[in-house]
Amino acid sequence: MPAYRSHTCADLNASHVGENVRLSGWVHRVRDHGGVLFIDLRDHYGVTQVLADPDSPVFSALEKVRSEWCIRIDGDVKARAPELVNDKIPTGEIEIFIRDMEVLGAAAELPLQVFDEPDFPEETRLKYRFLDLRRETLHNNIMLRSNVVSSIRKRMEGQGFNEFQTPIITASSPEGARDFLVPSRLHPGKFYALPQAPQQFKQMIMVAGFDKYFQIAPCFRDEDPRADRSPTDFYQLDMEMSFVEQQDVFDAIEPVLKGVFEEFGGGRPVSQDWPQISYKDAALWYGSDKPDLRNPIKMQVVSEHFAGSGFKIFASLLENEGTEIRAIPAPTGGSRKFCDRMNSFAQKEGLPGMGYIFWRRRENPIRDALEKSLEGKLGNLPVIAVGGLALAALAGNKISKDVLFNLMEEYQELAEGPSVSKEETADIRIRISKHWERGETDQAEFLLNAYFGEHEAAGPLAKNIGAERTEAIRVQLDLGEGDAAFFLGGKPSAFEAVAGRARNVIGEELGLTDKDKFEFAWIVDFPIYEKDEETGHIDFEHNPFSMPQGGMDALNGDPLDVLGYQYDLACNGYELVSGAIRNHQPEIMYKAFEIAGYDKSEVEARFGGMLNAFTYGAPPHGGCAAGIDRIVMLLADTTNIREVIMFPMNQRAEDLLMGGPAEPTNEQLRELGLRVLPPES
RNA sequence: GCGGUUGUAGCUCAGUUGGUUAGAGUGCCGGCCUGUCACGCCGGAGGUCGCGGGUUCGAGCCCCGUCAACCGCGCCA
Repeated sequence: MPAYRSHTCADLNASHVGENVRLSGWVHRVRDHGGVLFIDLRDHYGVTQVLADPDSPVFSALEKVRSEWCIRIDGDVKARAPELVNDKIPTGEIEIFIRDMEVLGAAAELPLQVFDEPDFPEETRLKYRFLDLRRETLHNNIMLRSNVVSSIRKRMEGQGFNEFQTPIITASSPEGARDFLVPSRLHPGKFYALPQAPQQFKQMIMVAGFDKYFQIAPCFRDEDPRADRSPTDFYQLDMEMSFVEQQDVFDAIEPVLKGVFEEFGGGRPVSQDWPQISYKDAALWYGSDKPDLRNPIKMQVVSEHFAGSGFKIFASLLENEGTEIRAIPAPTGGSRKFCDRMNSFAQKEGLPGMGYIFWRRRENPIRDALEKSLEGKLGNLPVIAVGGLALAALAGNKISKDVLFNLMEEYQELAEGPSVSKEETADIRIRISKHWERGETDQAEFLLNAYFGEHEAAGPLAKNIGAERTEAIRVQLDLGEGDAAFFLGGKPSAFEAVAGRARNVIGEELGLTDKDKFEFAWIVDFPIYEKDEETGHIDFEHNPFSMPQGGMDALNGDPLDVLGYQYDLACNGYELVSGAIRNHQPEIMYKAFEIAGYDKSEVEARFGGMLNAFTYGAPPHGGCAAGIDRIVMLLADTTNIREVIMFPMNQRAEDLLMGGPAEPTNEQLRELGLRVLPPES
């Protein structure tokens, strides 16, 4: 008999009945009935019910056993009577009658309950991570992660990629984030840095002719955390290929990710055609460069409907250069309560507010009158809106124009709280009549719909801009009764991000976002440069390694117009992949840096190693990096990255388990030639 | 650095308009129980209501400050 176990806690079934077995594991749950005592014994593989009664020599010892003790038991496999079979667990057909027991590790009173996984504060969970990891959900998440990484490796290798390790202790590679610095003992006053990504190494691997590289690579960035962003360190599937264009990189990584999401996504559908959306369009349509395409809402420019309108805030906004009014359509959002809630959301996000219009059914006696007078005479004509109905009636000579206009007038008197005066109504009738006589049926129908149609626009904004503008907006946004639209104005850069977040909240709250699927999209054509609004300084928007579209020629024009062969992959609102075709030509690089205000010597100091490599026959190359943690997070259906990291930091980048960061000893500081300044007060 | 939310028993939470001794479930400890699998029943221990100050005859509740956690903004190609 082996020292600890002959089987795992998932192995045994009816075929083992009568065998003498040895199991080791943790006490998941004790049910002590006095005369008979049950223990659910758990290990990595599963749970087996073991039991004893006073006939067992170790019965009294077993009565002292508590949850999460680690024990070894010997016993006989017994079949359960049919009515006692537990079909919730694979070993439910059998149980073990305990003959011997050894306590391998007793447990103190638990700060964190394993059984049934009640909620615990994250601080407790991180401090007792080893207990948290015993719990089924987290244990499964970590196994999922292991399996995902293994699958990625197989898929990459299957495509002819080779995994190479790159240094962890290296030189600072200023790519945007703050570096973690490591003081050098051998070179006092000098520092290594932890890589923010293996970026320059992988590019030099390409120069070295290895052609297809990948690595499950740790990356280190000293930035503030988020729910979906681990502080300090995280893992990427880093890959790079030589002699490729952008589409070749997509073609290489798409099947890997598709395969992984299909393999581990629990049957949730994975979108098969990944659209390529320009950065510009993504910003306009979704207010984000990592849009959640499960959300059907697509924003639109509606400036023309507000220019010169009675809504003075927007009308005067539009007189300034570079301003726009954009609409967020919100199907089914047509209630004042919802609209007001979204408005206050925008205010919380730092905007003055968000105008809205919602559409309700117009209390519209003309419709009833028409329907009555045309009863049985319309035949198969499609009846959509009152305007359409009226026109259909006119076209079919079912009623005369005069009858229709009389009805319209009558409607105006009957309608409660008319939005237009009697004089205006008369005016509108004349306009409709003229359009009609000129054969401009579209315009006639539009006016009929705007003033007499079944959709009535409501909300403060609607009153200000009038029925024709609101109807034009409704038609453009393809909205109807019970729907709403929100409006944001100004310079897009000032409100785009909030609009994107509003889009998320609207999709979420209205139940428009289908949570049970994965929607991917490539975001392409990122601008190389951005302008700091305050200083006017031009800097790299993304990273400085991308090849500008149009090469050197493009860099001689307006920098803000230069797009890069640079791309992200968005999935369900997360940035999953980021990459580029690299700039492998030193002279273009110097020029690119010059535009951002870096002179040649500075570029050489910072990127000298890689630039030097580029002067010795650099192949065109490109690649990308996919966030492992985020991929697993999506697959595990959680929004917290710490749920898929074995030993994560807390939100202040502290390791509660190991007690990091910690003060160094004086000896360590002396050896490194460092002195710690007192904190500024 | 800034904002939001939260903070009551080991844990999850309730606590009315400011009013007697702050409760429940769960966990823990003790007792009973031979078929449970969320076992059941009885009993017990366990509280600086995050901390400090203020208002009040009286504060878990109101006010000010502060700390912590989480979420977000900035930041993160």
